[in-house]
Amino acid sequence: MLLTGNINGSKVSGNELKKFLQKKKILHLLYHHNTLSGTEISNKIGVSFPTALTLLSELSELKLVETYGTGVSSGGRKPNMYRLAGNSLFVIACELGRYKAKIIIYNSHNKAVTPILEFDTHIDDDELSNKIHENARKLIEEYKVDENKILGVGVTMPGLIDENQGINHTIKKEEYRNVRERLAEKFGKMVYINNDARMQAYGEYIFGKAKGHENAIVINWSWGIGLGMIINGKLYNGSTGFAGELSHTKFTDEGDLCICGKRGCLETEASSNYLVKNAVKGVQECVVSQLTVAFKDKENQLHPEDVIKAAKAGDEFAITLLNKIGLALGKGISFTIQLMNPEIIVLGGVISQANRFVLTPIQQSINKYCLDKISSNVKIVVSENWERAGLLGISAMLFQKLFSEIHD
Amino acid sequence: MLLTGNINGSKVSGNELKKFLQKKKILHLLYHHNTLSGTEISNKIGVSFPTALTLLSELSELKLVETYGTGVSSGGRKPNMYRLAGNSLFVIACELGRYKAKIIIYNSHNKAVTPILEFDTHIDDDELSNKIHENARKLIEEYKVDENKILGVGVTMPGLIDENQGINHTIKKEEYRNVRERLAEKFGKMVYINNDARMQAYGEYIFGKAKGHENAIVINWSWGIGLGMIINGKLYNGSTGFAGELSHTKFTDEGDLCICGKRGCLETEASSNYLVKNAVKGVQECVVSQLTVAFKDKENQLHPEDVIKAAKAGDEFAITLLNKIGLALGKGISFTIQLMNPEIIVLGGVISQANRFVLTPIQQSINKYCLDKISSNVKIVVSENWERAGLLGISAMLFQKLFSEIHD
DNA sequence: CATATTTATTAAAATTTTTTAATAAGTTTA
DNA sequence: TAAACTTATTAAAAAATTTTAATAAATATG
Repeated sequence: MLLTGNINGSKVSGNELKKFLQKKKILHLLYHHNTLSGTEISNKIGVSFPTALTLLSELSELKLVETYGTGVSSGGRKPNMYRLAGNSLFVIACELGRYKAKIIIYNSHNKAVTPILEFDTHIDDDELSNKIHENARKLIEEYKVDENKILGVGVTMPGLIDENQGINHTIKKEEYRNVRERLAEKFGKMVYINNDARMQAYGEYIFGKAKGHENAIVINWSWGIGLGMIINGKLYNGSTGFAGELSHTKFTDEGDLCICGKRGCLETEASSNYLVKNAVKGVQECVVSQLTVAFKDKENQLHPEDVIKAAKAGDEFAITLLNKIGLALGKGISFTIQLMNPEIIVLGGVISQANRFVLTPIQQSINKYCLDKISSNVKIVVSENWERAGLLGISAMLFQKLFSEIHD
Repeated sequence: MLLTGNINGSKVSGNELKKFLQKKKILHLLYHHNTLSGTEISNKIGVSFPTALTLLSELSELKLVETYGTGVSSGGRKPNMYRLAGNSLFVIACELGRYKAKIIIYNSHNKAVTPILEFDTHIDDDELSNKIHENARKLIEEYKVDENKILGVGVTMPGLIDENQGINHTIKKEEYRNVRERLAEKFGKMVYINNDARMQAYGEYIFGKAKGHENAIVINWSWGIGLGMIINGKLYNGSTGFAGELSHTKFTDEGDLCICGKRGCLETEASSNYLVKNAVKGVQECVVSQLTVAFKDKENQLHPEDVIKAAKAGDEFAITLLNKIGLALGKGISFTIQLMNPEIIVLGGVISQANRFVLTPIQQSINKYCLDKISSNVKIVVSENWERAGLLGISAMLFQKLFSEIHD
């Protein structure tokens, strides 16, 4: 029975455990390296070549690993290359937004085997687990995914989340907070949940702009300001899963009232909420702007993207608004740089698409608030695939977790 | 030749390397657990009991490990316990302050085998490496430490330090920045340098109040505000070794001029410098206070400890001053909590001795600036051994590093 | 283009490790 | 206090891994 069962449940003897751990390592390696030769694997896991080959052939029998052509050689016989079998393992990845959710199925090569399916829900939806399960079933049936080969379900969502306990502390009804339990019941599979910004950070680290940077910070700049950290090459969750709360940090004593109850949180002066609010205000006051022309008397249709579009078309009012939130976020980023000394900061989310209209003010704030020696090496870049980063991130995390629980 | 040489220098075959790594693991384990039984070791390093015993007997022959009595049993034969040999390995630990340095020698049980020797120097001292070497020699000779058994030298100092390269970027003359190289030349031994606050953090994590807390923050509250972080159970240095710069972070747009060139750094409103400056100002203005009585016309003799003493004796002026810097540091701590979600914050340094006179205002600031859910689980405690934490920390770090380079 | 060189793979021998069984040395309980 | 039960250690047998040698397959070179 493919990979199921529990190695901790049944007692395993020393050597069996050893081989189990070695195989786990191989799967892990192949997941991250696409293809590897027998020699490379033997070196990386610290066993001799013949032993590595034995392990690989056992994994091949389980249909988890397959050979894939030959590699390059610099003067000698070409090595056989091994990779994870493409369509023998799948995961379901789901990303919950404020009002909508996306769901998709990936294989172990991180290729989507279904398109993204969207549906309406939110974290306080009593029907949350039902809806996720229903829509997953739709995908499974429509695209004929072998259910036995689906190894787990990953869900990202906003809120203060403890990934170890599988609890979202932000959910209002206490009895509904244990999302992992609710979903595990429905699916009968391993379930992993974590904060959306953190999984986006992980996605950028494994596949995106933060790849190869052991100390990276990823910011999801949209309705709030989500922040995820990669520290020493690992995703950092914080001691109770609340790390990265920049959004509700006060950088001014005064300021607008925030949904959290405090005044002057960064969210009230650097989020897309604030951007739209001020754009609408300007339109209502009939400032000279393309936005006024386009949205007068239909202000509720004005979205962050419209402000960015206007700015790119040279609209001064829009540029000023973006500049303002750029300076504000820049202050928050500065503090983060001083404390964390990251290699790179990746900006994702709607506002990141404003590119130089926000990057310049951010850099300006950094110059003002950071010591030059610390900030001068930090790269600040815009994500290329932020709309998929969260889904890819939680998929990668699931495979990682699964490869730690596999057994013969 | 005891532990010297280099395993990377000479080619080692597969099995030799394997055994080398296993032995390294054993030394590592014994360093952190004091004593362990053969069974415990075999489980922890993932080999069978007979193999563990073989490795242990080989380490015993090298005089690195010794048996040490028997352990407890809950219904069976008592196991033989193993520990690191006490006086077969030593390290030299040195802590550089602003004007003075301390130096000491520890054995592998973290026991001091000499008292602390103090001498005058500073990071920009051209004679720095000479002075450290000279004073180390004094200790070695006076306390008859076998020089061949000294495995390395660790030095903590203020500044922006890249531990990997062994460079202190804060040193003025560029040709003197590579402190590790300068010292390695003198000593002919492995040298490790790192920032003082970070090594203090590590000391608190291995031996002090942060022990057992995988995500901890340690603050060295004295002339500046040093900050060290333990993240996922590892010391975090930052990508270029500059992590933890809270001291020169601006939390107000206005403010006093700081030595770094900016205005309003936390250092200008929360350090002992600021405390003394304001105390002196008060004395000169003849405020009603025990400090005025004691230090009028000899204000240059007023130290932070005097303000703390006065506060403990009920002096209102002193209490107000401490309250003020407590609120200011509390603001900095709040941001750190929001971002890092630590389990515990340990306060060390002179000012930490003011205890409740600073803990209360710090908590007040936290209540104001943090989300309750994040801050409510954080413990804020005062270090018990902060004057030794840095020395113990770098000693522990050295042993850790050394156990990674040992060979047969 | 054949030969030398490099690298990978396979097979057999040597070594190491694990497993199993037997013995030793304790603790708990009747 | 002796018998039953646990746990540790030792020793021998069994299994697994590494090493070595031989072979295969490619590249580089004269």
